[in-house]
Amino acid sequence: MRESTIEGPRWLDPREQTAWRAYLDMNAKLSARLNREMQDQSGISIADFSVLVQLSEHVDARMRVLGLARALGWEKSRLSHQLTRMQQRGLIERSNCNEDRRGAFVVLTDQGRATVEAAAPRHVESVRRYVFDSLSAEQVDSLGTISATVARVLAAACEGREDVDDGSCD
Amino acid sequence: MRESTIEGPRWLDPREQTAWRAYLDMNAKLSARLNREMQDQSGISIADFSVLVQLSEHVDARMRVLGLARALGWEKSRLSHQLTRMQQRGLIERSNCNEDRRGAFVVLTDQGRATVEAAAPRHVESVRRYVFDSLSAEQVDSLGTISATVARVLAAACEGREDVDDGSCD
DNA sequence: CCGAAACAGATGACGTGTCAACCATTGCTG
DNA sequence: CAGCAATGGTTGACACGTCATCTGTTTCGG
Repeated sequence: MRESTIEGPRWLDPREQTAWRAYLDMNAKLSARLNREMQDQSGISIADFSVLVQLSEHVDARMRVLGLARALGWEKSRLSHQLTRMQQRGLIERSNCNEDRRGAFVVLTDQGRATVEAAAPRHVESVRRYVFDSLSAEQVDSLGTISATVARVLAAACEGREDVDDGSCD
Repeated sequence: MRESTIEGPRWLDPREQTAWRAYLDMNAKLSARLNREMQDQSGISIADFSVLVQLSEHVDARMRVLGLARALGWEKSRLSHQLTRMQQRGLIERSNCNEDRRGAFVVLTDQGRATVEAAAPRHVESVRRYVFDSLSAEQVDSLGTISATVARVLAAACEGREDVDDGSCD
């Protein structure tokens, strides 16, 4: 995102400009690349993978929809659509909940488990290759600190609007 | 994206884990937030904004489609779809090119210019508020360096496959 | 000059993300 | 316990991204 030559109040200074552009650029390239490799190597998207990982970490590979949404930091509607697609591809199943009949469980299928177990090590390799292999230990820590700082600011920006049900304010 | 407890070769160490998760978290929150604010305040998406900024920076607010795609680092198909939607909303127009009759120009409309000029300062404010206001000068530089490093690795990873026409390998 | 390859760009299909509206069930309050 | 708000979850409409494919144009080797 070039910021144009239009003048506004409190424009970004040159170092900020540089950093911001580099960040946007890296981000676009990195997410595109990781998604493509996941698709090519394992036949699933990063979104699929995230859901499968959450489920596989749970006893019985069984979670309530809302718990899953919160764990992922996703909006419930987004998750619902995602689950529909994953169910069609045989990665998960839905089963209804007797304690609260509004609710539903999401269950990992055998195929889902096999898929995520095959995908995980390859994905780690990709992340390592594209990100961590070229960063120093200090840079890794720095990235973590910066990310956590910005994430905290964003979380704080959501205080005051408690009517949200999506994951943008956790 | 939790990386699960599945064992793979060369797993991420704890600091890398922490950094990676923080990065993913920040990223999800930040892009969601910036998109939402752009939409609420100016009625356009970040994608619209990026296109409008590129055009507004050019003499005559007039660019060839492929030049625009390269400037944005986008796949030409993605841009074509985007332009169709933007044309329907009156932000840009297409005009055909006499020098090369395969080609097409993209032209910024008056409405498009007004929109981007109103959106830009607000967007900068958002970026400043959520990102740069809470980072030290060293952190800003660090973010820039890290991003540039990773972006370079990703660009290098595309050498060797010259058959690409998208922006993932510029 | 002819024909094939390369190029500019558009299109259709499909997966993904967001918003708003919509059930059904639950639980609280009168 | 009647009624109504809150909760859990789904659905539909639409914007966005990617891939494969298509059309029309240019270019270049023979």
